[in-house]
Amino acid sequence: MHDSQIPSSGRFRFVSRARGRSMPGVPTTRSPYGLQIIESCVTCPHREERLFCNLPPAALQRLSQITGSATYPKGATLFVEGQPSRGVFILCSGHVKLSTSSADGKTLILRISEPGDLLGLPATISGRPYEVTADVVEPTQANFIARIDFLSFLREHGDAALRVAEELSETYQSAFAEMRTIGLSHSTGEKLARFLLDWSTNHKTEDGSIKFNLTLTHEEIAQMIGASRETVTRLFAEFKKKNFLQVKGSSVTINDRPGLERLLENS
Amino acid sequence: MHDSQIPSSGRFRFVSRARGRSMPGVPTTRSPYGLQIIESCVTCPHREERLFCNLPPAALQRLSQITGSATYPKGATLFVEGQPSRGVFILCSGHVKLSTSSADGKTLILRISEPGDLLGLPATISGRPYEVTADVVEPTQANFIARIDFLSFLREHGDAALRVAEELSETYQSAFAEMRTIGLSHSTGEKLARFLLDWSTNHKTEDGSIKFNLTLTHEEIAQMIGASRETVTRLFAEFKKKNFLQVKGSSVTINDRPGLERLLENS
DNA sequence: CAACGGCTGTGACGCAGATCACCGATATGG
DNA sequence: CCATATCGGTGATCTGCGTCACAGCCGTTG
Repeated sequence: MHDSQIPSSGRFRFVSRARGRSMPGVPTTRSPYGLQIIESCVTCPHREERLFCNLPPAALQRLSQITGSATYPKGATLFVEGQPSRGVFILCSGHVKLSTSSADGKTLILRISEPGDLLGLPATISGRPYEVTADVVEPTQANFIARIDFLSFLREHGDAALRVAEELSETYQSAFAEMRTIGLSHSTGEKLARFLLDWSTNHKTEDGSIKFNLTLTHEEIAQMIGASRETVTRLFAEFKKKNFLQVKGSSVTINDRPGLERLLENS
Repeated sequence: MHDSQIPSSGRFRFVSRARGRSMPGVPTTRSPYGLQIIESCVTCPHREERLFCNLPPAALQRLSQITGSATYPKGATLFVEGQPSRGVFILCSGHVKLSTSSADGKTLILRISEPGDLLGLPATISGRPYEVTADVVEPTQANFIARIDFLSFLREHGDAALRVAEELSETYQSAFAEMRTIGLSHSTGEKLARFLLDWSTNHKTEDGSIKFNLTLTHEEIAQMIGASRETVTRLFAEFKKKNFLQVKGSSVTINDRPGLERLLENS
């Protein structure tokens, strides 16, 4: 199991970095691993908006000098738990699964990263190995900044360092939230309810009705809440029977949010 | 339960801040709550060493201007989960228990903080409420920096911001480690073994033999690994019977480390 | 000293949920 | 279009451990 983790250390090495100079004729090339190396992530709306907004132009230019960009196919691995940290990835599009697993193959999923997230930040800052494995679950475009470059950039630009600290705080707090649902729940039903409620608030839809896409398999949900695949299936059946929710394909509609919330309170 | 959490928001407010001026005749005063306000934490070896070493003198002076110091008796509460973040505490001496608990009173202990640790850092940086409750478990001396002061200090001194980012990374990784032991273990025995092994490496003793102090009650250990008090008691009995370890008062000696490690590997 | 409260130690019980085993439904692709 | 893989769904079984209940053991306090 977990053959997908095999791609180790240097597999997705960046062949070229955008060093400021543009290569207009060659927007993308394809690596032997089906990995696209593209020149720059100019269309990515997240880098400036979320992470390093309001930086002086000189800083932004320096940032673009040290930033590489690439696209990854579904199933690719950005980095593996335990591997020395090479640098940070900034998600531009797509989704990436962050997980950790024990010697015997049991897996715990921490988070499904979304565009705008920084991956591998704690490891890059502290210099310790990556603490999670980052698997691409749908075609993804991401920027990469090597550790040395990133650290020297932060040393030069203190305001960016503060932004990084904020980002780390949020990473911590989101991990902490998952820890709470896993550690403080009495029953697995409670954990699933917590998971669904969290997920629904993070992924609001347009019209206010609580309906969202859940592109995770039951197995993956189980790995997020620390349960077995079968009980997740059974609990979904139970929740449907109690009219807490409806499922159509990957779309989940919550009919009775108070009902789910009641599962958290009592007992 | 948890009456000790009652001291809310302003209870341990700092009456006076060390504003640079020294008050030689009045080293300590006593607040109505049995809380000692002392002039400065000059004897604290941790602030400069661990956190803000190598800062320029101007920065250090500014830091001492915004830093207040106080001692807390056993049972005091530095801050409570959910309360708006007022600032960070820097532990100088003593131990502080960081915990979170659910509506029905179940408690999960995240960490026993040690001298040198920063408490409330993620909340202070991100501006969200404290995510844990900090209870003093033995008489403690701590510095305090109010949120506004701390943030403006970090904005002025980028190198300090980077140090804060490193600190946050380690906080994250230590929380992550606990999450792994709770989430990836098959049995409670495995969790306790993991806990003891972690604890023993973090609290090495002088002579290399694996012997350390464990000033936690069985109940607290249970709350650290997500188990019930009784099973912790039973597991300790089992471990003693199998000669994995010895217990004398609060001192634990591990005789058979490989034996404990074997509990992690198989199944 | 007696009385009390917090901690450890143990027996008995029951059940939530992990595990195993299997089956149908739905994609994927050669 | 059939082969194969992945996913969802369900029953039967069995056990780890949470829960309850109670009993000795301190250290503290009046």
